[in-house]
Amino acid sequence: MKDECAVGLAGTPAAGERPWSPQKREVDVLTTGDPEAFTCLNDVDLFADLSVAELESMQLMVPERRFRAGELVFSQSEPVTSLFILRSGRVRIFRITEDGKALTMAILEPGAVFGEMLLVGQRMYDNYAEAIEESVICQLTVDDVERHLIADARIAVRISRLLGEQVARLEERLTDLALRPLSARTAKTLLTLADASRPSMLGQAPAIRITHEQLAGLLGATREATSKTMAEFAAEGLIRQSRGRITVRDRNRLGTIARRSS
Amino acid sequence: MKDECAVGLAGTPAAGERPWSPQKREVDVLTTGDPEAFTCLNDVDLFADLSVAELESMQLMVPERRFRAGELVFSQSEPVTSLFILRSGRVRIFRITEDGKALTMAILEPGAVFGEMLLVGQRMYDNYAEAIEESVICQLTVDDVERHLIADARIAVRISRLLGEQVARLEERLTDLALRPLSARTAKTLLTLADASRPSMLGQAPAIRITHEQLAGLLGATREATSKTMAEFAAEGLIRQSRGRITVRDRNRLGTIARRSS
DNA sequence: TCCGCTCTGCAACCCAGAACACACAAGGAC
DNA sequence: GTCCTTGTGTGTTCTGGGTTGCAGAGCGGA
Repeated sequence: MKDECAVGLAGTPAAGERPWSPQKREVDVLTTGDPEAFTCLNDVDLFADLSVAELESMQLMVPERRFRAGELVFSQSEPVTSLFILRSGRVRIFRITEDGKALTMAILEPGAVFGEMLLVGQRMYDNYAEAIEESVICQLTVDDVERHLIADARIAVRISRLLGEQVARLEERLTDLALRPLSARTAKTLLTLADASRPSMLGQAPAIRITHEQLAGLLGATREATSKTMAEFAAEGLIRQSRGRITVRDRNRLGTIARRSS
Repeated sequence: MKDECAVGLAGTPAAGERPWSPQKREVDVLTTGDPEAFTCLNDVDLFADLSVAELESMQLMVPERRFRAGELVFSQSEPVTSLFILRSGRVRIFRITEDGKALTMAILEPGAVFGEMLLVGQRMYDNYAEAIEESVICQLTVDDVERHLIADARIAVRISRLLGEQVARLEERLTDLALRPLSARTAKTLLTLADASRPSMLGQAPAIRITHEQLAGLLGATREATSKTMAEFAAEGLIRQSRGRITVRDRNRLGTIARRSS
């Protein structure tokens, strides 16, 4: 298993070799806008306190790299040695067990920072990161990080806040997984995803781009069980779905379901 | 209730991970011996970088309070307005659903800091904290915190580290809950608890003081299922148990079981 | 010493969700 | 159009663990 990951990292991922991973997706045709204008650091919360000048000085040192859909950004065998910033595309952070079953920790949208454990001195970190679409990712090396981030009090505060939020989310997810039925978790996750996905066009029709399989990975459930739940939701008119795309129709009722336990 | 002297004995365990309790620092050899000299702040990792003088200046402002077994330290209705330090006794951090089912987030040993979300500006935080034994707890008010902690870069780093570890632990627990059977989670938790519990006497017989019910709360399982698993472990000679007390007999085999999935 | 409470051990039944196994449909690539 | 891959719908069987209910056992307190 682990070997396969290493292979994936190096070259083209062979689909069949990754039982835990949904197959590769089509490239995001929707990526628009002027690529030159958007830089890695601008849109990142972590650096919000820095002045334009400071940002520009860092800018120079930030190399970026393109990943193809399905490619691994980092894995256990290739431990994290830099801080990543997702510039475009989407990345899935996940963990796997020895026998290949996976749980998705997060699906990141552009602007997200990952590999944050580096900031905290946690070298060993057994998460994997995989581009689920063609993605462009900037990397800050440990050096950059140590020189500009760790030292800076403004950044330190941001880091703490980031981690604090992450702790809160994880605690909530943990109790949900332990105490709530699949339907509730599904509903809640859909609502969260709906909020997270940037409005695609003119602020309307916020479709979530995700497959049942990916969703299942997030829920800690099988694809089948997830599909069944989704079919029920659709039948109730709570959502509308098409291949790889979900639209939330009734937030209120979903919210109610999300709050149910056992 | 045993009123364990919070000043642990020397020969601290190799201290790998102690998931439920933020690192209790190795006791400073210089401070041992005089129980009166022990104050809330000494033994806390978070303040490790502060000089003796600094510690003493803060010391004055730290009131402590005694909680009886079963008493709530904070709850949702009583939102957290200070940072807590457990001086003696034990505290359980947990969450509950509307219908009263609970999941334990952590069981804290002396030296642990809790209510940390305060440090990160997360006022709203729906955890509960309950003393499971008679406990003495010190409180740092928001003011203290803001004046002495947030500002101090040395502390900020410690906070980040603390939160980072917590994130790593939570992620692991989450995947275990999602992907591993009860037996594996139980085995792993027992090993962790065994490491966490300070050696009771002369470095031998490290009995874990916990009831099946409390353990079940940590595992996200029912008391019955937990009891059954424990009975099996006992029958196999992996552990030995008596009322409220568990002794690990065979770490290796437990470790193997802990690694099993599905 | 006896009482009462908390902790642990069963056992019988039930059910959500996992596993397995297909069928088919929607797009892309050609 | 025709393949062919990837995503979705559905049924069946199986089982881990939840639920319920009770009995006995250890321990602390009066």
